[in-house]
Amino acid sequence: MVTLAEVARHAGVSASTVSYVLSGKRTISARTRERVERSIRELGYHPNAGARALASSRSNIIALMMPLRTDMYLPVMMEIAIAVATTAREHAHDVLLLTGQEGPEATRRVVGSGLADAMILMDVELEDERLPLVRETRRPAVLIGLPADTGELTCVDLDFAETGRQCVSHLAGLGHREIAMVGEAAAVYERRTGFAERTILGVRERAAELGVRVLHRPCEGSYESMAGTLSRIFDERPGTTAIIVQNEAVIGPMLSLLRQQGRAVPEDISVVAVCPEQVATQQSVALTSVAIPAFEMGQRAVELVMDRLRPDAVLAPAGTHTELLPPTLTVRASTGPAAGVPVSHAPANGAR
Amino acid sequence: MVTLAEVARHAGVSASTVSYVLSGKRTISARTRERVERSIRELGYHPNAGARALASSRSNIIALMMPLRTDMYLPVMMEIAIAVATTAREHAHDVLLLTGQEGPEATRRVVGSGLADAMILMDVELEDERLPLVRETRRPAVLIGLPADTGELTCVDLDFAETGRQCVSHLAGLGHREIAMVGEAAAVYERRTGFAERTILGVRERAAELGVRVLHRPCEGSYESMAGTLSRIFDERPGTTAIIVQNEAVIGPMLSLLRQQGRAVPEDISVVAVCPEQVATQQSVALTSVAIPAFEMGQRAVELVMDRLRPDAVLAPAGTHTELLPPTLTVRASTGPAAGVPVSHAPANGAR
DNA sequence: CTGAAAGCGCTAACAC
DNA sequence: GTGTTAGCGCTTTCAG
Repeated sequence: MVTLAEVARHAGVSASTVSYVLSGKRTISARTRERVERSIRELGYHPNAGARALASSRSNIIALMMPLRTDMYLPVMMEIAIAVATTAREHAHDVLLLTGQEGPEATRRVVGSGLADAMILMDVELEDERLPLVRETRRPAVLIGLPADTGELTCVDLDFAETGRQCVSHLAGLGHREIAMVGEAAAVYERRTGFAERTILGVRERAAELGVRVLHRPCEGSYESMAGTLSRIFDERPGTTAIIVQNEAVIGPMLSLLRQQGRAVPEDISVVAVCPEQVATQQSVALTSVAIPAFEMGQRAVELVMDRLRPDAVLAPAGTHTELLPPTLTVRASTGPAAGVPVSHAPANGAR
Repeated sequence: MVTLAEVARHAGVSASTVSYVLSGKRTISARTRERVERSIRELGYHPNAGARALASSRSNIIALMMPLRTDMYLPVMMEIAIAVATTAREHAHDVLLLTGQEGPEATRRVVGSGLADAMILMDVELEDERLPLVRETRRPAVLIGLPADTGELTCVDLDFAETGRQCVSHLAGLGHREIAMVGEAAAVYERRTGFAERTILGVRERAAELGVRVLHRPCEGSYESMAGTLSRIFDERPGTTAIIVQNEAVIGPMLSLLRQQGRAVPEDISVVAVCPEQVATQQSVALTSVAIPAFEMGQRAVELVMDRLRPDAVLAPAGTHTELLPPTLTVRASTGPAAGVPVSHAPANGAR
């Protein structure tokens, strides 16, 4: 194994010079720098990570903790993980992947051992058991998702309340007055993973403002439960002309079922989805949707972490910082004027 | 930060004793051990990862490299990653997540710096550019997937050829004589990611043996392309009575389209899928399928790595070792006797 | 069964 | 602009 000392000897300089060439923390003459860089290349030198971590007390690793709740939509998790790893590398850091099975103590182990300089927590619950440990850590930490109490925490998430509002506004603008919302599995609400609740709150708020009726029904991930949910919706509210769906697993089944029932999208029923772009565009009808900006979420989380990791960063407790990414509703082929409402002159009040 | 020296002082023993209590590499009297363990607990001691790595030249980290080709099915990747992380922790190791963007050099960086003790490579192509580096490394490495030349490599994968054979055997046993195979996107075949080719080879082999005709068509991930593929299949081979599908993204659309066309599953057309269990069971018709054992693949990969990481392991080059997991075909509701074949007395050999 | 002490390879003062 | 050197915290001989 090639060491820094060997490089130094080969280049005819001292160890510290090699170190400084590597870190750029002091000015080096062009001549020396070149000699050193040449030696590094010729010898195939790679700085030893352990030694570096020990001497600098920085591992250049950030931990990404993702519990594996079975009802989470994996592709989104995956995309966030990829974004985190990619962005971290741009900042010369690596990513350590922690799963939930160790429990909250993984936090302590990884940070306590200096294995990671900071951490990013995914799939945060409203009352997350990891939060006490995060609050007492002096290491930078960023949550992806919003807990009930964000005090003293740094959080990144999509603005789901605004997402809900935009969905309703869009539909109301098309004349819809009776809307159903197909939500995540009941377990997601019970666990109180904030995002699902925040969406429905936003939906209800805007609906109240615009005089729209809303029926909210959670739905499991299977074809059958979608069938059941759908028939209950039309039983209870035969006048339903639009559906907002926030549950990736059942989007395909829903469209398939609507077609079977002879309900045309968007002529008879409009559909707005809250889901990744890819899911929205790959259906039989391209869906009007609000995208889940998974990549941006992971990216921002890393950037926030890196800010607090800068050498000159304040060491004070982080303070409270919440960053809600603005949702964007993209109109595609699945939404249109409410049945019975003339295409033009669609009255905004829809009153009869 | 609490150090081993502080623990030693607190417990009234020497540093080496504390170290040995931790590692169990020498026998310690019960009394001393307890005192040390107590001190560790009271002081909240966590061994410093960097120091440990430096002194022992073992980081206890294994790198997991997953290129992010856009056409891969993310949930399977994710499940493998989770399996790797989980299994690694059971062996007191952590997992470093590497994405493809750095190119093959990431291998060199991570292993050369001693950041990782070993690596697991996912999504291996037939002529993978990472292989030369893997072969020259002295660190243990395991591939998930099979390259064209497995010489001197350790590989784990599902036995896709046998998977293909089992699908055909099952259908032939039900009397089907005209089978279509809907495969992955053309790009997957062009990249020559072995698994897709191996499946169709197995399909063709068994089909030849049993006198079954096979039509193979790749298919992109969208609803439209599935529609196109399906109509081409029935145009070219109107007598098709069964479909094997190996493309998670279009399974839902396929079932939906068949229903629209008035083809009942399994009465008019039988469907066998190669996909994760969850996908097979959540469709409108529970699918007869061969599961992708993602978790097992990740798990075996870690175990193989750990074998070669044992202190007493031979340091010789690994040699060639390929482990193909046996496929299991589970019969569900989507396959039945070929149309025109009597339900009972369906001859197992299918001969007429 | 336990201690003492020599590094592991690098960083970052401190000198000049 | 460069060199010298004292650790960083742990593992592991070597002694007893």
